[in-house]
Amino acid sequence: MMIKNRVHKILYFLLLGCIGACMYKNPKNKTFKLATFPSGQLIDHTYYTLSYNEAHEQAEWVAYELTPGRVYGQLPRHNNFRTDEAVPTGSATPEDYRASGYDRGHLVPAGDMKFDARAMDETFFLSNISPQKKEFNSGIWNELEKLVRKWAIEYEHLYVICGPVLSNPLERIGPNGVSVPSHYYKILFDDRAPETKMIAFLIPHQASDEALINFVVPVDEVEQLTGIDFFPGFDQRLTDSLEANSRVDLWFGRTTTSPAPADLREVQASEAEQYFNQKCRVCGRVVDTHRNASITHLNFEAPYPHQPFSAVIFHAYRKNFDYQPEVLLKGKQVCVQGKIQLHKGKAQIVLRSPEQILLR
DNA sequence: CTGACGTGC
DNA sequence: GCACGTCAG
Repeated sequence: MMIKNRVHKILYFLLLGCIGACMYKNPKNKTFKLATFPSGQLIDHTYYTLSYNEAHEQAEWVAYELTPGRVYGQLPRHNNFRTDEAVPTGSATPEDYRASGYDRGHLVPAGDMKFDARAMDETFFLSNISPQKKEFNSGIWNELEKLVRKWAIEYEHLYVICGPVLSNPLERIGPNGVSVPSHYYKILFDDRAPETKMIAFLIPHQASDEALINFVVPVDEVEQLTGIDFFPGFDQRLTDSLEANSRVDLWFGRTTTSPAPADLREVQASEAEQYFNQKCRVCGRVVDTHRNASITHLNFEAPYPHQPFSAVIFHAYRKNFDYQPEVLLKGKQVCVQGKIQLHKGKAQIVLRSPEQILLR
């Protein structure tokens, strides 16, 4: 009896394994099973795949591929929002969103599917929709979608996964009780040479004027938050490493992390403003430092708000520093190098790497 | 780009 | 009820 049970178990796991493998390589339509679906139903549309969470009446993730050819599509948008009949338990309905005060926000953006009428059409299934505040949807979420399209062109191919963070209790809308998420995440995976890379964004469901780079988090953090394992079908040694830390420099540009040329112009902090938009080495004394969850400030020569120059480190780059700059550099004569920007009328340089800092 | 909403068939 | 034009973030 014991042995028979064990054989059954083995057969069961073999069967599961086969299902997983077959799903991953569907000969007719490529299936984007790019994540596990802990509490969801896997729904495979032609141009994207989603995992539907019935308890929250929306997808917990959607996944698709983006390429330059797709981004350059020009088909017009038709707002044919409708229920998704492919969801066995029934998707959200138009009534759920009517007069709710929330946008019917896309997870797979309509703007990513302008290359094909059917692809565009599929994004208007309400299984691909989540209640979003207007300021969020047309604001920072829209900015992120535009950045993803730009990167798809720049890097030629991306896997895109995005979804809501669904944790009880949440506000609910409509007869079916569609949950209003607290956050949204988006994960990008470029698995092609020369630079295999991954990045994740986690953004609170609210208006924000902050730069997108401030919302970069390790993919692991999104996995812990959602209980979803992303990219289970890929080489685990590779994805485990990429998920542990987001190599922000590979996505946002690494020009400032390369060694500075020897002939770099050196200027004093008090006169940095005059060299706006130029790549310089700025030297002076760090007299005032501040750190909060999203940014580290190193103020030169005078405390905020009277500093003539600041060096700033965004949260996403903090992991590049294996020491605490706001502690170690306070009171020290320091040079920082990079492109001088103006922020609220003050000169600043954004630090992304310790190599930009020299102690004097 | 992201949407809601009114009008006309 | 869907297609389309208008308006707003």
